[in-house]
Amino acid sequence: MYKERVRALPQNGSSPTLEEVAKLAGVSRATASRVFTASPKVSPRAKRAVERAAEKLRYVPNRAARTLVTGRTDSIGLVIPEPTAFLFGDPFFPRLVRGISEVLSRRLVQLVLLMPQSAGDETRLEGYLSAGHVDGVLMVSLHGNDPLPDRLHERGTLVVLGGRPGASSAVSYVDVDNVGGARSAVEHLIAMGRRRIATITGPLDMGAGVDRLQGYHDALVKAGLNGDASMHQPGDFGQESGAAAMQALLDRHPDLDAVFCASDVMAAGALDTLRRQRKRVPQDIAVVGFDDSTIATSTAPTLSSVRQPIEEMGREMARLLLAGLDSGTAGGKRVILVTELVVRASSGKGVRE
Amino acid sequence: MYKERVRALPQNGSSPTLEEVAKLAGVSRATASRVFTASPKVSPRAKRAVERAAEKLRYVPNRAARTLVTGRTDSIGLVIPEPTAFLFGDPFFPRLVRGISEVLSRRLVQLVLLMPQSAGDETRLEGYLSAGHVDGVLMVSLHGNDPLPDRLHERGTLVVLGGRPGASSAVSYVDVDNVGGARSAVEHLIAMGRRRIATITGPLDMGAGVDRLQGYHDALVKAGLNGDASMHQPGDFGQESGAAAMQALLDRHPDLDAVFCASDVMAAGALDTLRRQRKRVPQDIAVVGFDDSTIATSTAPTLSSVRQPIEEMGREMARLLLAGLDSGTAGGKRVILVTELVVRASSGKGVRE
DNA sequence: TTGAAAGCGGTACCAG
DNA sequence: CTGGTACCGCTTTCAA
Repeated sequence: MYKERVRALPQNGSSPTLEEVAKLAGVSRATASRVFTASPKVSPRAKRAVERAAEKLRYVPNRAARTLVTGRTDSIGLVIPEPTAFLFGDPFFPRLVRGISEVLSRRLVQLVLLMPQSAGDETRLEGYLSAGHVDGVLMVSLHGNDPLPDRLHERGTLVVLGGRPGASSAVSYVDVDNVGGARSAVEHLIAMGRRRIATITGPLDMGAGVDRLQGYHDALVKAGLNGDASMHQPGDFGQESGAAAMQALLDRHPDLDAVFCASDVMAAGALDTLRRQRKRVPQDIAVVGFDDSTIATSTAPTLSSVRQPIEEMGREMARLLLAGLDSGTAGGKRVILVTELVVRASSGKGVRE
Repeated sequence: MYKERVRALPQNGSSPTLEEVAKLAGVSRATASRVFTASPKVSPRAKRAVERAAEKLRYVPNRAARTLVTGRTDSIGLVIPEPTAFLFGDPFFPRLVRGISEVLSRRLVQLVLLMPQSAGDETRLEGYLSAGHVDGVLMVSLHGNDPLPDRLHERGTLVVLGGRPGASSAVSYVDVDNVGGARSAVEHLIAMGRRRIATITGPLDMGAGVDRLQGYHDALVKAGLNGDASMHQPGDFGQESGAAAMQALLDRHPDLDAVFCASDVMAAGALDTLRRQRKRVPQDIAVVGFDDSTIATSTAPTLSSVRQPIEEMGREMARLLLAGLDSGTAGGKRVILVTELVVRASSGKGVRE
């Protein structure tokens, strides 16, 4: 840590305190405080005096002191435990952040993004979060059974997850209907006459990965089609993993006529592989993605995809957290948002063979 | 803000205090405190007792209280005032964050990312930062003469910038040699026999944008070539802006034989346009980018580019900030990192015409 | 409407 | 090595 004994934040002669503002304004500290907490009972005269004094001194209330007594920080943390290269590459996150920001900005709550990059980081982060640095925590992109949300919850920190947690958990979450979305995608492929349908799944240590596979499977079973394990190939939601998975599937099943990808980015990777293999899309193989992200309209051919309301997910997460903060209730709420299939060229009625 | 009077962070019966830990351990609060501040003078026996009690109570020191007295938060903020879609799309940021994280992790300092999305956000952020929520601030992607860094600096907050500030400023910064990098790129094009060399600049309200244009210009002047304003077209570092700028340049100068782009992503956009226009690269037009980001090796043809040490920039920013914190000195330091031209196919010795 | 004063939960100085 | 204690800066009763 920094050198010991560096008392006072400002490097120069410490920042002004409420006491000093009060003195300059000729009122008591209590009255001055009331001005900054927007308390109703202050005379206009006193109010003006305090405001003038504060401006003159460039006074900013010390958050630590305020937090110590109110128990609030007016900021909330968004935790995304992904490597930076992933975090910044995936079109999912900016949309989520936008939704969250919208809601928080209105409430004047500061959003801080936290990106643990290692187990050590995550341990330290747990301390940071449970020590009262933030009023609540939003968390997305959970892998496996990351214990962090439950541990924070037990400690009394309010947590809202984006995406269902792996195991049963008392933590609130917002999710999209991944099973239903995947099912509708595959039902669409079946309706288009496809019969040998493979899937490139997301990471199977994530709810979204498992659930989309489940939806795929449900649709096949309902139609009496084969969807055994050789028809699944996991990816990590990234483009390269999609390309590799497509290749693996083709190696095992050269006669595939459709593939459902658990993300648009992976679908784009799959299209790359198909192009290299001289497979026509959709004539030879139909492709459907998931996310309906911007990339879906810039691929060739354009990509059919399951639209999920990511901004709304962010908004709902923020709302849930704020509501919890307001009411002082702990959690256990869950919200599931609907998805919608958007059909484009990649699954179109192509001439078969 | 949240409902009034919601004292105590944990929704349940408030978290344990140092006092309670001390009592359970049978020592004084002072001794218990010494255990957590790693003070040398504690008997092993007392230490053990305190640790046991803390574990039993799941004690976590209250940061607000600690900050109030030490004046430190052990966290630093990284401010990136860009729209989320940009922030998460540009390959520059993950590399920067990785560099910063590396250094901070070792020091057990928490990095928090702050992304003001509007003028209102930025105002609130200024309050957040100057109220002592963080020990120092890193800031990149400054546009125009954003007053935030200087205002924070004046208030006594330690600030380190990535990229030189627009106007003269007392704030410390780390930058790469943008002028030199751009110059070497254009000198390379000249050496390859190109004579009608245009440039797609970055935003001209940013140091990197201005400096790379300067370097381009320097090289042309030195070679006695024309680089008037009709040969410049500004972009925003994004791919689409690169494509549009390329088109604009071709409209004005159909006989261009080279273009220097202030970012690889814009260069990729330019390549798209050139492909559509049936221009061969590098035979008809040579292209050089800037960043040497991952995209440079995945374009067709692969992209010559100016490599800048982004991770190192992040590391250096973090080091500068920590050094300032340690020494209690304010700033005024500047570090310039070297760049290096990487030649690939897009500027290769193509047959001309 | 205002002021005095009691903490909030720690840290660190000073005696012992 | 340990305990007592004076703050850190602010919010919020309680009385006036």
